[in-house]
Amino acid sequence: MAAKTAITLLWEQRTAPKRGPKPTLSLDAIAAAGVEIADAGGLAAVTMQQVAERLDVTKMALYRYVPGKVELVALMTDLAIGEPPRPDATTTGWRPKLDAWARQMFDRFLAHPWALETTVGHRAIGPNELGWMEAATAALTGTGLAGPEILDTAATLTGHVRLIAQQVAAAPSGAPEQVLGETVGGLLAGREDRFPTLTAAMADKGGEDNAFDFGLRCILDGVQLLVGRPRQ
Amino acid sequence: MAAKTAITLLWEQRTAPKRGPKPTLSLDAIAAAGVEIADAGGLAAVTMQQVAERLDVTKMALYRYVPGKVELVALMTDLAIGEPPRPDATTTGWRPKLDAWARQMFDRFLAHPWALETTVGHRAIGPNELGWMEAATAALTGTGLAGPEILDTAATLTGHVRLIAQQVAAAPSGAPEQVLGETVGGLLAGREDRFPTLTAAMADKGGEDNAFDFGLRCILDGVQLLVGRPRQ
DNA sequence: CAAAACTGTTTCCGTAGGACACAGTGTACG
DNA sequence: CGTACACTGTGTCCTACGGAAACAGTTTTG
Repeated sequence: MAAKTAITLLWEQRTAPKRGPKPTLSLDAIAAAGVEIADAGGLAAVTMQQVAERLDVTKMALYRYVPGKVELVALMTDLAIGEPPRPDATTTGWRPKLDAWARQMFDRFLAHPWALETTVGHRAIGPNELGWMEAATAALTGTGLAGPEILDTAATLTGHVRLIAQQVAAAPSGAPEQVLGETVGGLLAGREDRFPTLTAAMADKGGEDNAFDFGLRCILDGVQLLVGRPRQ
Repeated sequence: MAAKTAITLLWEQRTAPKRGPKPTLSLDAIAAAGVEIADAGGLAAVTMQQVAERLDVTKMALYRYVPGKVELVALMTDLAIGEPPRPDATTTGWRPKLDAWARQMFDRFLAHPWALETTVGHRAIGPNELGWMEAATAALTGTGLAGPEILDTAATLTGHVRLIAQQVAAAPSGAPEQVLGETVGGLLAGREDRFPTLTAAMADKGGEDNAFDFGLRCILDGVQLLVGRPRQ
């Protein structure tokens, strides 16, 4: 084996070997098993042993298909992120498209919270992940925004989606805002003089409190100012 | 030892023991050693063994001060995040204040990139981290925004700061936009028909390309619409 | 001076990722 | 048709990690 890299595994056509015994496993089956384990028990539960047991194989058998765990996680990630949403012909306009895009990405991350941990830092980007970027870019193409501005918009939206998804995933029961209130509220008790405005803000029940919608609207409002801007 | 929790270690006054030999270590020294190791070699390099070696102590000696590794990481995190920036009297207005706040948080995360990994999910929040929240809240108090809106604004800004910091940290050399271009550009080569708008956007050199400034301005613009909004 | 409290150390264990050599299996070629 | 080769899954071994438990030395308190 020529020590296939993660990029190769993610992007290259998978060719069945010509000689030797029939493989009992496949890259997709291995990745799917890993996804199931991660969905059920978190990323920490994904060990070579666990994945192998689920496939009724020895741990070392997996190394015939995957060079190491990082490559396995890369395959799992691209599988879990899934194909980007089909461009919905009914929704027109960049803003509804981006809004739907962000919400669908949010749903994907909620379905596979562990993917939030695996999609950070230096990593191999798979076809599906790149497809999501393409979808966001397509929504903004033709609005008059420059290329870098389009990419930066997608990045900003991603940051917001990820942050809220992380908060929701950390508190599976109940709204994230409520859980935050309990945690921080407990810490603030008896220390109101040290954190006065924070105490006041948390006590104020006025206004809407949907962190996801709020941030999404803020960002899209900011982008709208650029879209409506006169060409220079 | 009554199995002190991370919250206790972070918030409670540290009282020196009355009997027994003088401790050769302290919580601060241990946390500082961990921070140095993490700064140099990343979070993965922080093992009990490494921390102990740096302090010329056995690994198990650390467990006299810290119940486990998660608590150590919590202490390291609050130490690395550091005290929030002193409210600068010269900068007035919520927008310059928030702008400076975001940039200073960005710098902190760049100085300790591993803190990006430790400040996610269920965790014990320390005094410094809460102080940063207080600072952001203070900047927005009096603008007419409701409490939840203030908190959501801070959250949205945090998301943006974190995302860009992650990208920069992943590419220590060179601008993040450039590194992203090389990585994605390599993947796009030969697949332009599959990712048409993404290819076009990456080829476009027009406009500014500073992802941090761009997103920050978008978010603050969106907030400004709320600040200028008539009270209801 | 002895008991108690506290320190740092030694030893041990379970689990993780992974290297390596081995034996079985199926195809291609002489 | 048989043998060499490529490929598979397996058993064994190693290192490193977090942590439990019991131990020995040190300082204060009665």
